[in-house]
Amino acid sequence: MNYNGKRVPAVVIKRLPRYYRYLGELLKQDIQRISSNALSEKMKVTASQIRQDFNYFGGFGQQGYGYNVAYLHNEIGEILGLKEGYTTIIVGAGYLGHALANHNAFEKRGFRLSAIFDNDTQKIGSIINGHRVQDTALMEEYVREHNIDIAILTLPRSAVEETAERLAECGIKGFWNYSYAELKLKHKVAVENVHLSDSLMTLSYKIKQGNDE
Amino acid sequence: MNYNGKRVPAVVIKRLPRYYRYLGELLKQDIQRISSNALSEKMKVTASQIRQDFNYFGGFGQQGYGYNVAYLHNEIGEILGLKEGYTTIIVGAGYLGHALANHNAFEKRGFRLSAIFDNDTQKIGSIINGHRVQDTALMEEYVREHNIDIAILTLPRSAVEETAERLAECGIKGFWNYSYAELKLKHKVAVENVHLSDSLMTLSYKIKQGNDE
DNA sequence: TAGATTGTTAATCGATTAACAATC
DNA sequence: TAGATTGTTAATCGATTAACAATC
Repeated sequence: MNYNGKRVPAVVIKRLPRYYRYLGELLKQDIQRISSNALSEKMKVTASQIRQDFNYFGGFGQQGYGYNVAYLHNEIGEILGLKEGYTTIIVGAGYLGHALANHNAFEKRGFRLSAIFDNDTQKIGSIINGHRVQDTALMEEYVREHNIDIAILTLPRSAVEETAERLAECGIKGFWNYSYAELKLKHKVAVENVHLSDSLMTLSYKIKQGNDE
Repeated sequence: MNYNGKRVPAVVIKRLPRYYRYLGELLKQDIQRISSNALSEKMKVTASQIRQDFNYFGGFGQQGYGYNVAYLHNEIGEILGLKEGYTTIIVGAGYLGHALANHNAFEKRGFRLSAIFDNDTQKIGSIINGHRVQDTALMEEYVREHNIDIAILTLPRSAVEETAERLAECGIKGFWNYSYAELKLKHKVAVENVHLSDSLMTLSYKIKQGNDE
């Protein structure tokens, strides 16, 4: 995964949200600057790694001073695309879709829920967090008209492949996939899978085998 | 993280659920054996990696034959602790807790939801997927009495640290943490964090910067 | 200026891939 | 037996850590 032509390892990108989170905490505590060393203690990673990570994206610090928290927080937010105001739709108004629609942490991070779709006539028309559930048949038209960026897929595995393909067709830029299936798409679209069962099984392993790192 | 005294890299363990999933698929299709090579094509990883991964846990294959799908699937399930029948409670009966309580994929994997707790008097007494929501004040007693293994934490960040500490005290073996906080516990308990916002931000990065691997 | 701390290069460590002898 | 494919060792690649000159 690239940044300004430079290849950035996926592990580094995975760490960015965590940095963003910690810097947000520091901001809240009115801490204005921090050294890689101080941050490394808080986050339990090496100062070396912190400096290396940041330097994939350019120098955000100042010798002898450290990093300006507000500036760094803002820059990482920018890199993560949080300033883009990406719009989302939820496809699948089951329990999970319901939960995500009501999860206001996402709005805080700059994402905006635009609509919710389902193909169950029982669910169509019901209101979830102020959004009237719409028929999936109207989905493509809506996405095109409203320039939707992200589709949150909380529908059954059986329907996800076909639905994702339809959405990719009409210009969706990324899928946040909660279905227990791995999307194989014809189009080049960003995909982030959230396989909750996998996570639970990992926890299960840790319990079974002992968690000695 | 160890297995039979041998150190197993965390990346390998993270891959186990995925193997388990694919082998389950093969089973459903009545495929009885598979070579590391054939599996590598399906899963888009190298055959070398597959063989290395499995060999952390012992030899499951047979030269000239490959791997018996049912046997391998079963063994990985065993390693992951899916045969233990771990019992769970959900703490926090908000939208997310609600969704997880109704997510039957977990029961399929051998986990059993035993009870749901919340401290909101509005929620206590309501029924979620057959479970009556109980007062958090009764949580410790319940956990001790029913020998609960896993606590699923879907409560607000402000309450999670204290609640987790209380649960660790009465013998919980693992936390599946959905709260946007990193648990720092006195006790040695397994923790698996699900930070949904982090995942969404990673997707956001991929969209912003282009997803060229 | 002296002290602190970054940005960056070099060294180390660990994970992935390749290769092949063992063996079913 | 011949062919296939594992288990495992060795080679490579990439990520992490250490070190230090640059510089605020």
